[in-house]
Amino acid sequence: MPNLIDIARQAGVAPITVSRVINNSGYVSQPTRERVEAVVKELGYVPNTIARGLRSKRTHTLALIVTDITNPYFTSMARGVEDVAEANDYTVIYSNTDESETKEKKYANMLAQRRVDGVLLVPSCGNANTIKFFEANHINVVVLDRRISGVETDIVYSDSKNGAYRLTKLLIGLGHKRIAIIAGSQGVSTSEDRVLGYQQALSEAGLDDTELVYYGAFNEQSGYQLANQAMTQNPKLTAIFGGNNFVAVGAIKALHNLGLDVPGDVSVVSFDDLPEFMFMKPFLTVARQHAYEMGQMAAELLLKRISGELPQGHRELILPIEIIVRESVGPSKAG
Amino acid sequence: MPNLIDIARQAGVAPITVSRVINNSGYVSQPTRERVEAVVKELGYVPNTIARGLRSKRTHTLALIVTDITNPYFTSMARGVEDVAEANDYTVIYSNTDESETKEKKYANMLAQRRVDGVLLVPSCGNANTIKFFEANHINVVVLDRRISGVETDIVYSDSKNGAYRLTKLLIGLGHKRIAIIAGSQGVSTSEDRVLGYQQALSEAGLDDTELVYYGAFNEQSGYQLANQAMTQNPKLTAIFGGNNFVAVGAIKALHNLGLDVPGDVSVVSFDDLPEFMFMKPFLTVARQHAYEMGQMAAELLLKRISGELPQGHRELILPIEIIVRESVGPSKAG
DNA sequence: TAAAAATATGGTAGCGTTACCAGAACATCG
DNA sequence: CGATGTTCTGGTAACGCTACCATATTTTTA
Repeated sequence: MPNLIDIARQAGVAPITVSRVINNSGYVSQPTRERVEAVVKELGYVPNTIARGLRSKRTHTLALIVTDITNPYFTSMARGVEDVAEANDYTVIYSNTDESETKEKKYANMLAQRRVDGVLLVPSCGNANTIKFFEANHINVVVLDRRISGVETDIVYSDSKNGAYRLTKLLIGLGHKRIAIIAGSQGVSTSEDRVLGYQQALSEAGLDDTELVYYGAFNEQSGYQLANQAMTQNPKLTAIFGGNNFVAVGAIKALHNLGLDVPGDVSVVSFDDLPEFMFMKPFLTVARQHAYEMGQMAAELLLKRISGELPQGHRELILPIEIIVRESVGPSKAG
Repeated sequence: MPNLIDIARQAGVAPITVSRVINNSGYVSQPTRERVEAVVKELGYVPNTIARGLRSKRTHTLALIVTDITNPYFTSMARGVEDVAEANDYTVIYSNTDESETKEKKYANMLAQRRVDGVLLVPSCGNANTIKFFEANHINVVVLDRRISGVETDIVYSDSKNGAYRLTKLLIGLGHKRIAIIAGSQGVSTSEDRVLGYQQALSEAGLDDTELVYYGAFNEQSGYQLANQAMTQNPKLTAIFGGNNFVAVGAIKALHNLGLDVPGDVSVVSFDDLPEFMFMKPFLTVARQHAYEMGQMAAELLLKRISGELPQGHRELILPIEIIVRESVGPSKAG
């Protein structure tokens, strides 16, 4: 892999001149520029961002820390980030904290080591340690999705309280009087804001005494468990407010499991949409590929390749396919 | 931000000794190690990966190039990659090509500039240019999901042909005789393999003459259009084989639009599962946050912050919530 | 026509780290 | 006891690039 100096030598100019050409900075005459560009092409020169970053103290890299990229909500957010970054010649590093403060800390440290130019953070917890850490290292942070106490930062989030208020009002307007909310974990602003909005709506309708708040976590399992608990403790419930999409899904599963119809017996509302394509009546019969394992295996293979512990030849791993039969297939009517 | 030399000076040792301590390499006596570690902690030293990478020629960075991280299939794959990478102290950069060769080329170049240690590539097209480019720059590549012709590489993929064969057989076993396959684009191995498996099953059942192959793209729109086309051209169709999850979703929507029931009138099978939580009978009523725009705005804000074109104070952007009413809410039975 | 400004090019050093080599202190062994 | 190995520490240079400063040439301006 040739470097800038090779190009300079070949083109008969000083290294700095090559630098000017590839960066489009400073003054370079047309003939010189063309000569340099020709050599760049001829030798297949690829500028070294590492060296550039070391000298210029700019890595042109952003980091996005979310709790779980698997949630379509965050996937969508990630695309938004990436499209902007790409358009500005920035690269994005994604990190998943799985709502764990330990993981968040670990990633924060790693990102600081990489000297990322900035971090987009969906905090995994209520405290400001991570943000303070970045600030101490002069790394810009924009907080996303959730408010945080104890620091002032750039922040972008939705008006959860108002949304929850309106969702709850909608239920009340339909005649529901016993409404439970299954929120995420306590201490997370989105969770608490949604509860606040819910409470405000109930209060305005004079339903303060029927308040039913369940704190848990923003995942399906929590939605399932707490919906079960809610229905057991309050058989007269007619509506459930899921704290986010996964919670609602879990709740609905619990309701179905209890033999209850949605919305026949219990209405359900939720925060965070699921992509449109996810809403389909039939359960598809599919051939399932093991995507996760495929990723794992490929990464392991690659790492071994990098470390040189693999022999010359090439590996070809073929994974089995799993067929899952669901309701989308039945006997042919055409016989 | 202190550097290694600051630590060395403060601890009264040579820089290389500090390096040994933080990398756990070579010989360092216990007392020296402790002294250095104390100073590291005291000054809040964060090693500089950039400098390390320049000198050691290892960036500890992998790249994953997929066509669209928005597809749950790739999201899942990405988690697989990341979990392995993280466990090995590697960082992952994700890139979306949107099935565009141009974008793939652009990303490839960018990743080479960053001197990533290796690339996991889901090829956007059939040719081997990108792979050859990486190889020319001595960057390890593992191809994922799709085969490619013209080069030898490490590769991990599923047995699409066999999967398609079995899916098709399953339909045939249920009495279906007129089965259409809506594949992805021609020239992509997964697309063609699935057609091959489909054809083999038909052939073995003596149904060669009823072969109905539609090539398109691996997205919902294509599934929708081609399902329409297929039903129009062959009203007697009793089953559709979707080339991937999105195609199947599009097809089902087309069928519903034509007033056809799944599986009552037409059975549908598909490659690539959708996450379990996506299959739910009721359509949720939700409060929708604008995740994409939130990501965009946050990234723009961050970039401005980095470039210093923003005044001192902090920005707080609050996005509106959109309420989407669907069938999961109805009047309360409890009245 | 002289002075100022714009254009074009280069030299030197340094970003923060580790590779490579060297040497000293100490332990082990025949 | 000298030889050999192990443990510990350091000096020097280099990775590939750009910041900073300097200089030379050409063009513009008063």
